[in-house]
Amino acid sequence: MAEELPHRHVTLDEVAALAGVSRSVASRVINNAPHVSRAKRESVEKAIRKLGYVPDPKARALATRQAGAAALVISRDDPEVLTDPFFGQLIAGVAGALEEADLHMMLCVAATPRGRERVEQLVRSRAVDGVMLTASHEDDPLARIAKEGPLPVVFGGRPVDFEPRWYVDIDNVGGAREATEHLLARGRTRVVTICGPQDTEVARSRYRGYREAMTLAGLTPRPPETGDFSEAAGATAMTRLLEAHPDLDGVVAANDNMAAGALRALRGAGRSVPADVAVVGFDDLAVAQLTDPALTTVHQPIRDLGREMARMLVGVVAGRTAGPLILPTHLVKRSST
Amino acid sequence: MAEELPHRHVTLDEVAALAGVSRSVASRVINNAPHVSRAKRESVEKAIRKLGYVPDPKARALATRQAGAAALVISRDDPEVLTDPFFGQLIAGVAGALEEADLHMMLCVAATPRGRERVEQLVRSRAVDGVMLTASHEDDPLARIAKEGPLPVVFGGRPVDFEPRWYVDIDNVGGAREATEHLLARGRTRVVTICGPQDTEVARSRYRGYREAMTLAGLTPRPPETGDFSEAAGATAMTRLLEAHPDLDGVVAANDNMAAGALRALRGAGRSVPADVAVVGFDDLAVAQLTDPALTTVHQPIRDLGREMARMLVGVVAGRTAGPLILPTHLVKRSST
DNA sequence: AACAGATCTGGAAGCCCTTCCATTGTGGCG
DNA sequence: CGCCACAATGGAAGGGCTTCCAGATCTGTT
Repeated sequence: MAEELPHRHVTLDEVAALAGVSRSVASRVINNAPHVSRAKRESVEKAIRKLGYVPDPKARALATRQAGAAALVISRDDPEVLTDPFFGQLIAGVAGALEEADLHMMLCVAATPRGRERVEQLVRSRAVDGVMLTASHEDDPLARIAKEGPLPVVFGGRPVDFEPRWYVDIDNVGGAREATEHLLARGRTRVVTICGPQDTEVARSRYRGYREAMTLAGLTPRPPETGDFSEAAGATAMTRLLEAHPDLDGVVAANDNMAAGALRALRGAGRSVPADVAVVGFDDLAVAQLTDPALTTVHQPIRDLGREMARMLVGVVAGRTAGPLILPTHLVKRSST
Repeated sequence: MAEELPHRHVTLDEVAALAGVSRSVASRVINNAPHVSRAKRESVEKAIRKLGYVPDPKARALATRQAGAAALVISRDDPEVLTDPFFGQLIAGVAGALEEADLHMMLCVAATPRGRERVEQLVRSRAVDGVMLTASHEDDPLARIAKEGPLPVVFGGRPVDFEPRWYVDIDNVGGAREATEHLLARGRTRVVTICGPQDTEVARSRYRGYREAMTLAGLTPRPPETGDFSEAAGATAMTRLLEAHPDLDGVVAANDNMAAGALRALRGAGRSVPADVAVVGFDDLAVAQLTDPALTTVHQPIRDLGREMARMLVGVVAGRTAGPLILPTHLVKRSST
């Protein structure tokens, strides 16, 4: 009953021969196609089991002109980027959804020129049916693929300079707005913000959310400090903000790392959190639970992001139509506010 | 000069036709094979550039019987596993080394029965040239692949119950020994340990390292407490150890998470770290720098692990011989000791 | 100038599938 | 009882590439 010859590669012809049918019939059986009599179907199935046959996806791909795989492209300049737990979760989401669709996942890290070239080759060689692309910078050379090629490309996160046909994003504006409104609801009125790099859409959107909430509440948004999303940058920015606005009583940080830096700077300046100053972060990564006090932050559904990217891609590949998708965030209240 | 028809798929035949040669010659050119005159070689190269030709890896794979890809299989029961930053780094290492060898990477998350089945299919279908497998449990169904199939399988971390032909591992014994010796060198003599689950080789090896160091110093290893590598388990284990050995002055934790939990429990018990009790962790993940006090811990070169796994696999695929490889760890001294 | 030996060259046979199409077999219905 | 529609079947033509092999071309000798 079990497979017998795991070594020699078994072909469909052998299955057909053993089952006493033609290769066409055998093929129809493994593809669950109609026009096969019950008897032959069972006979073929038996032969498949007996020989431990597994179809060769390469040959199948060649014949059907469908690769049976999708690529997840992580395009960053920094090869260390994968250390960010963000990607682990993203990958998990993508993996799950691709599994549902029975597609394989090619993971491409485009951190070097060589890597980028390889991705381009991969895509142009039709080795995958579609691409999920996380491209941060606006001038990412791989973004070109989305315009040029006929291949469906789903973006993870809206690029800063253009609106791709298909993308999934987190509601950064809404999240930041909610975070800010949370501070205001707590009675804080002198709320400042620490932004991310303004050449990323993420940072811009979060800043926009802060501004919207402030304006809506009839308050004047204060000029932001900008950091590169690192803990150190958060501390530096916080220090500067304290100089510029000694009376501040709330901080909206564009991510948890910078929020953690801000906490450190505040402690250094003798301000107590949340009594003197309330701090809210963004991302809800592990770090948010490890700070002291634990960080109130905007949770973003990263895994869902991956899942929806993959699902959207699967849909587009299948010819279904789809538009951009924005996933909701929610505020996680901890001790820093 | 640049590609012109990115849409229609260009085949080698078209290249050959444009260059005025046979397909054989064109093939030799793209494979850098001998027996092609200088003139024709250039002519073909020009045609390739003009048409923007990219060979189809599927067809090539079919003809050469080489997939041009390797699979990284992450086999865990928990779909959340990828959240662990460990895997991000591992993936980064693998990606880099595969890039060097010009192999593509298929990432398989085998967390569900369905996922496992798909991995098995993938492997048996010869869609990849080799597999890198991170299998924790001894009875992992995918470990069978390594024995049965003809496909090279490189393990990441030695499985607990058998010695695979090819694997790369961290020197867990040595690392734990060094950690323990570090405590001893600091004058601690009543050193206890918090182990990981004993059905993992990692946990066993680290415990062995502790025992070796203790014995070597003429001390009697104390009976360990066991946890599941989580922060909470670390705290629980620490509490129990404090009851059993109120006089303890040093703790070797099997990982950083449990060490963090231990710190929390110690603080709760009114012991100060490192004055009363010195604590050392293992892994050197981000959490180690965020605890208070920052954790002295054993750094493991995860990225190197990934890189060496991929390199070993590439070597084996190329027919080179290779044996197990154990990567050295080193102690990172911070404030907890 | 002729010939061995090497270097090129292109035809054709695969690699393993899917799918179109023509052929044969079957049942229902007038 | 004969005819039509439709299901079932297998042959053959791909899909895009590599590679073997036989024949063509060229090199350098004597």
